Amino acid sequence: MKEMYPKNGRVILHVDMNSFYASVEMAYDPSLKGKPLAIAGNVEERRGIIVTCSYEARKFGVKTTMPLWEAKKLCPQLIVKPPNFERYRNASIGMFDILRQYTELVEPVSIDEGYMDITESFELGSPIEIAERIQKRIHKQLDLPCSIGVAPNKFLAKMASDMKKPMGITILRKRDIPKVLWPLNTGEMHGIGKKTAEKLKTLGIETIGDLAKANEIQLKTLLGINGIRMKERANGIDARPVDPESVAEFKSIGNSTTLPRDISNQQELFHILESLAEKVSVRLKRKNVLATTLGITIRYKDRRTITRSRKLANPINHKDDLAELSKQLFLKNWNGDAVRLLGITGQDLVDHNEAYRQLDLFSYQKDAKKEPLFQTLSNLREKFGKTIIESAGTHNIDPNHRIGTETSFNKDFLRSFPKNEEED
DNA sequence: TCTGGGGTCCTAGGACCC
DNA sequence: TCTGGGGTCCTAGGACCC
Repeated sequence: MKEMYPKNGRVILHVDMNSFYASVEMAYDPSLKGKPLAIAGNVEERRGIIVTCSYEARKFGVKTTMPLWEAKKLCPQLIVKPPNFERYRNASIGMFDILRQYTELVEPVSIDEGYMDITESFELGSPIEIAERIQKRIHKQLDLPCSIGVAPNKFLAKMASDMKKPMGITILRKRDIPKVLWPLNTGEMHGIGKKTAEKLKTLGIETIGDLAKANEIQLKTLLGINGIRMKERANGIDARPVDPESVAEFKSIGNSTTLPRDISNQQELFHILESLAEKVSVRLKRKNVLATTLGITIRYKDRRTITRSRKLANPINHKDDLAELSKQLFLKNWNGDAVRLLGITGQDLVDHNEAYRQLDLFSYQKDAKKEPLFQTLSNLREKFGKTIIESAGTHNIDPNHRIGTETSFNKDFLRSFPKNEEED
């Protein structure tokens, strides 16, 4: 079995849970099995869409991202449930626990899929035997179906797991590529969406086979570095390692919400920003990180969407700071039109300890440490004189606003702080 | 009755510095 | 007089994925 893979080649599995949310609900309540079931957000409201649906529902044409009302028109007997994320997280943990019994090299990609590198796990059996055992165990222990792709790299494993659903196991060898992969349209490729597929058509590239043979200079001009990458993938080349750590390194944490109706009242919008700030704050603190850049998203009634962000001199994760700065950013960029969606995102995340070390660069921190963590600008005026208050005025900051380790101001503001003599 | 919410990565232009 | 070129940081937007 082993010799079907080239010497020194890798053996990668991609495990993909089938219609995960719906399957978890069925495992939880077996009476739902065999019925058209959909999980939809905002079940009570007009903007609900299908997040996942069972295979029985798919037979009626129900699809992910379809508006709920449309799905019900196609399938009047559709059973609709709101998502229960705690349930899905638990099932996910169970699933990854099983995967890790076969190798430490497990890389979760999302709540319901992951890669495994089983190159060194040959003593457990052939790759197909391992895949079969994993599939059976997930089915037996969690009552959940999955599809598994077996291939020499991540890209091919991902494409393979997509080929037989539900409960499929697909092996995709390098030598199978011309026969299996090349006849498919480029849009079927992981990494190529509608827009890129359209662009590729302008070069006469319709299939993955066309892409595999395409002119690199043309691809680079059309798609940048991604064009080259896609051509490599089309030829079955993908050196990305399976990285178990990648899931721990969050780059951003954000919350957004589509409003129950379009709103143009500033106070109401501020309220929503406050509750989003609270949610983001909780999640940042749970991960023990602070945001160095704050971003907001505004979607207007006509779905036009803008994002605005600001680099902060001082990382934050306190809800009041997130709310305050979001409101400032919002006011500066809102055109007054009715708003459909608001979002707040913390970006450029830094570890709590790292953030504290950076703060030491600023001399006023010495005072902040000796005394209660938070001070007000008014307190600081007593220490530093009126410069700070003038700066606060310039930057539109309430003199009673708390400052300390969790407040940030822009660089100009910080420069206006008088330095302690001992600092120089 | 239109179209959620959570992310990642890439590009491109302007500011700024040397 | 009349204007280089490289590098980095910051910001906004777009494409894609689950």
